[in-house]
Formats: sequence, C-alpha cells, structure tokens
Amino acid sequence: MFFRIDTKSSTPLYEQIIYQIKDMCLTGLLRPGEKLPSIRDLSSQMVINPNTVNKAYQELERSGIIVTIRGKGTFIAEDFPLTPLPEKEKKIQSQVRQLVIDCHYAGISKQRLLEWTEQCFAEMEDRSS
Amino acid sequence: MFFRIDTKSSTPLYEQIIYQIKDMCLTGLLRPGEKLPSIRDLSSQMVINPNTVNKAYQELERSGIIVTIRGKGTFIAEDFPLTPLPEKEKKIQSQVRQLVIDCHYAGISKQRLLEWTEQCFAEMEDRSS
Amino acid sequence: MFFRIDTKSSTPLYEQIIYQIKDMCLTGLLRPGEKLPSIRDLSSQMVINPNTVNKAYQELERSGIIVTIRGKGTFIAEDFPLTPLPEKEKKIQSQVRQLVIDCHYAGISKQRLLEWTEQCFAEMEDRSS
Amino acid sequence: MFFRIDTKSSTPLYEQIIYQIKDMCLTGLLRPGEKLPSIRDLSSQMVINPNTVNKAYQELERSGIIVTIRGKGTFIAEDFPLTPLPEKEKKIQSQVRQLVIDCHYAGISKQRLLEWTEQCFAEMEDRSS
DNA sequence: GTGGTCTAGACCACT
DNA sequence: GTGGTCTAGACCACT
Repeated sequence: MFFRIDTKSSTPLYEQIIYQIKDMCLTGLLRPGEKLPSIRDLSSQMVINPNTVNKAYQELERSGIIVTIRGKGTFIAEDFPLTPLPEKEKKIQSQVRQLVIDCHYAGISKQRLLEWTEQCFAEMEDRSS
Repeated sequence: MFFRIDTKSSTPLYEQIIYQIKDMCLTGLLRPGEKLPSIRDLSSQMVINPNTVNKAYQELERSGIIVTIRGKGTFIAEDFPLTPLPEKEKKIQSQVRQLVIDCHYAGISKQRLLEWTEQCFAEMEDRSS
Repeated sequence: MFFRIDTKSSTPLYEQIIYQIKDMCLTGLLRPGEKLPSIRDLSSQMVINPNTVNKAYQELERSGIIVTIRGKGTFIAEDFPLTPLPEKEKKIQSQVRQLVIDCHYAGISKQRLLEWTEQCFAEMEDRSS
Repeated sequence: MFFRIDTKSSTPLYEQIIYQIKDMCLTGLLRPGEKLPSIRDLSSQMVINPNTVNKAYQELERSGIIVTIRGKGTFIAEDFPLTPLPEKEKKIQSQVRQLVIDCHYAGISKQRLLEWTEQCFAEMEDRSS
C-alpha cells in the first residue's frame, strides 16, 4: 500500500486517507476481504499520529466500506455499499457547479474537464467486473 | 441580488458568498462595471456578520474579480481575470477524481455526472460572448 | 443542563453523553432549535476532556439529532430524524432478547420489566405533541 | 449445539457465547446436568481461538451456570442461579431506558417493543417448569 | 498484536 | 468564542 499524503493541502489528513482507500477500492488495488494495514503500522509508515488513521478507519467503517474485527484487524467489506440519498445528489450537483466555476476562472475548457472526468471513470470501470 | 446561504453547510459562509458572486458573473446576472451592495447592506440583508462579507469581498478583490473604488463602492471588474496556474490545474484534477469517487459511492452514473457538467457550462457559455 | 456521568460504568463517556442528550430531547428537556453548551463549557462542567464531548457531539450530528453552525455553536435539530433501518430493527430485537435473559438470571419478572418499559415510554410520550 | 456467531458484531465473541448458552438454558435446549462440548471441540467447531471459549466458560462458571468437573468435562449446573442484586436491577433499568430511546429514534413503537419482549419471555417460560 | 477510549494540550478557521 | 484537526501518549478489552 502506497499512500501519498500532502501535508500542505487544506483537506484534512484523515480525509485524504479516506479518499485514497476509496480510490484503491474502486481501481481494484484493494480487493473485498483484503486486510488493511493496522492503525499502528499505517501511522508509522505515514509518519502521522495513530489517532488520525483511527479517525479515517472509523469513518470508512461507518459508511460500510471497511469492516473491523475485534482483535484481528480491519478489512475491505465484501459488499460494495451504494447509498443514493437525495441529499448526497444535491451536494454533488453543487460541487459540480463549483468545479465548473473554478474551471472558468482557471481557464480550463469544458473539453478538458470532460476528458479528465472520463479518464477517472475509465480507470475505475473494472470494479464492477 | 438574491443570495442563497446555507448556515448549516460545512462550506464557510464567506466561500459561499464568493461562489455565488462568481456564479452570477459567469451566468450574466452580474455585468462588468456593475455596482455591488455595500458590506453593510449585504450583511444586514443576509443577517450575517459584516466581517464575513468583508472577507469574501477582500478575497474577490485579490483575485481581480471585483474592484473597490474609495468612496464610491465595489464594482465587478471590467476584464475577466484568467489565472491558469499549473498548481490550480493539479488541484482541479484531484477535485475531479474525488468527485468521481463520490459519484461511484452515491450510485451516480458517469452519464449523469457528464450531463450535469454540460448543463453548468451551458448556463455560463454566454459570458464569453 | 444537568448531566449524570458514571465514570465507573463500562459504557464509554461519550456514549453516556449521547444517551443523555437523546433522553433530554425525548423527554422535552431540550427543545428543537435550543442551543447546547459549548464543547469547552460542557467539558469543564463535567470535568472531562473536550475531545470526549466533541466526539459525542459529532456522533449526534451524524445521526441528525443536533446541528453545528460554524463559529456559532451546536443546536438541537428542528426536525426529528427517524431512521427505521431493517438492520437496526434486528439489532434491537437481539438487545431485547439479551435483556430478557439478563432479567431471568437477575430474578426480575416479566411483570416488572414491562412496567419499567411502559414507564419510560410514558415519560417520553409528550415529545410528539 | 449450534452457535450463531457474528465476528463483525461489536459485542465480543466471548459474550456472544455466554448469551447463547444462557439462551439455550432458558429455552430448554440445554438441560441441567447436560454435558457441554470441550473448549477444544467448540473452538475448532466455531473456528475461533480456544482462549475465547475458555473466557466464556470461566465467566459462566463464575456465575454458577455451568460446572467444571476435573477430568470429566463441563456441565450445565443443576440449580438455576438467581442473583437479584440491587446493582443489577439499576443496571437493567438503565438498559431499558436506553432501549426505549433507541426504539424512539428507530421508529419502533411501544406496541412492537412490548410484543417482542412478551415473545422472548414466552419462548423461555418452560424453564421454570 | 489488534482496535477503542480518553486525556492534555496545541493550533487553526470561522463568526 | 465557536468547533475541527492533529499530536503525543496512556490504558484497556479482545483475540
């Protein structure tokens, strides 16, 4: 497991961990049932505090993406949890709008944004197989 | 000027204001040279702290979107400021990736995300004319 | 707000706080929209660490019972969130079974258990009015 | 003996075993004097650590529900141990309250909770005969 | 060895 | 003043 953490980023460390693990699940780098590194291992590997890793793991468990088994460790959940809530949809729609606004002011064309989006989906498509 | 502010949202109020003004610029609701309400007016209208509006205006001025003229007020800048920095590009790329991840877990298809994106661009196209 | 925390109990402090606040909501001691004490105030009042209160508040927010507004504080949510998930139902059913088992071995009759249950409901009935 | 163990559950394995054995005693599936499987057998059957089973048996013996006879094995005690301590009563009362709170937020009516409780008692009634 | 809880204390962003 | 994040470090329960 290779993590790329950006300490200068404004997004909290624990959120970066969450996104990386979700990413690895969707790209197939992490498989259902696979064991994640222990909190201590990952925290020492990333040179951050165990509590921070713990927070990330707990939030991932809350959303059903990982499962912790007492005294044994943490594992990728067997079933892929989809939660299509109407609130989430609205939130994502407003994120899209903000992204488009940012693109306009950064001089990024519609063409490029759509390409990037397609590319990300392409790298993740295999998860469903 | 109609603002839709969500005090319960996790995105800070001042950022919400920034996005709304940028949005109105891009959709044509605000035109170059147009006068913005004073900090006092806007803050009392929105029932929020004047400091919050002030912070939004200051950041908008720093990025060249609005211009303050001493004793006259604040106005939408005449020239559309493009800041295509390579850092920004990277940042947006990672935002796209996070958005795609969120869509996957929210059960939102590529199709729908692309549609939403196109729609936003469509509503803003006229600004370049 | 009066909190009764049992440091000797095996249930974590943060969970005790959660149950107390839920309890006060259901019995009407806390009303929708009402402001909760700040994390610092409550923690110093209870002589526990602010992080512990923070954890309780965050979990309550996650389940929609309270709402935090940036820089303003934490408030009881306006709308009462009911989440009748089938998993939760199962969990409660097994809790009931465990409770009944415990009653048997503690020599507590069905009669008494039912009375206690009725009593609790009675004290909370008014919430719906 | 059939055990239904949930490794993903937050209640410790050894507690799950305890409750299951108590349950089987009260429903009549296990009779006074009946022999329990050895720690080794049960642990290999359940695919869990022998220490976990050992812990469960020890705690059951401490509360007088089972009896170990050197070189012979472990048996269900002949006499039904009742331990009506005032502390236990208080503890159960607070468990009832927590249960009622959980029911409220899970949208489970008083009616249904009482039904479930009655049902459990019904399935166990015969033990006293 | 595994995760869970809690403390003490620092620093930051937002209002 | 408000909550959010993070660190350092301790202790505990479970396997």
